[in-house]
Amino acid sequence: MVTKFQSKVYKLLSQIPKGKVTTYKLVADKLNSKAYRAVGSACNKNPYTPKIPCHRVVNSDGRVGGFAKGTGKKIEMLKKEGIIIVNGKVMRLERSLFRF
DNA sequence: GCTTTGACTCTCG
DNA sequence: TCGAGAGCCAAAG
Repeated sequence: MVTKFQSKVYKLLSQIPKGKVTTYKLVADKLNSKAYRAVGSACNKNPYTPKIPCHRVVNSDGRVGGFAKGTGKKIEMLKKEGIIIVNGKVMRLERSLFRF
């Protein structure tokens, strides 16, 4: 089931271009909410796997956070898109950060 | 319908 | 600088 909240999250995530990332905080803020955790949960469910780039969402401090298929996998994908990650953290986050 | 849980964030010691 | 604790919202049990 896809709730209204989740739909909003997915829509936002689908706007993220390749090579860019965003944070859970930004997404929640965009929805006028503080449900950072809910955003993460929504991504975890992610019914539109190929459609929604949930791997482009990281923590506010640049940490990769988690990933349903394993954090390592998430890092690999991001690196492939041009995002530099070291020690599980996104380098130059401000530069790679996508602002809605 | 209340309680638990989580891919989070912020503050304090 | 780093780790622990509290606070937050929404979804699932």
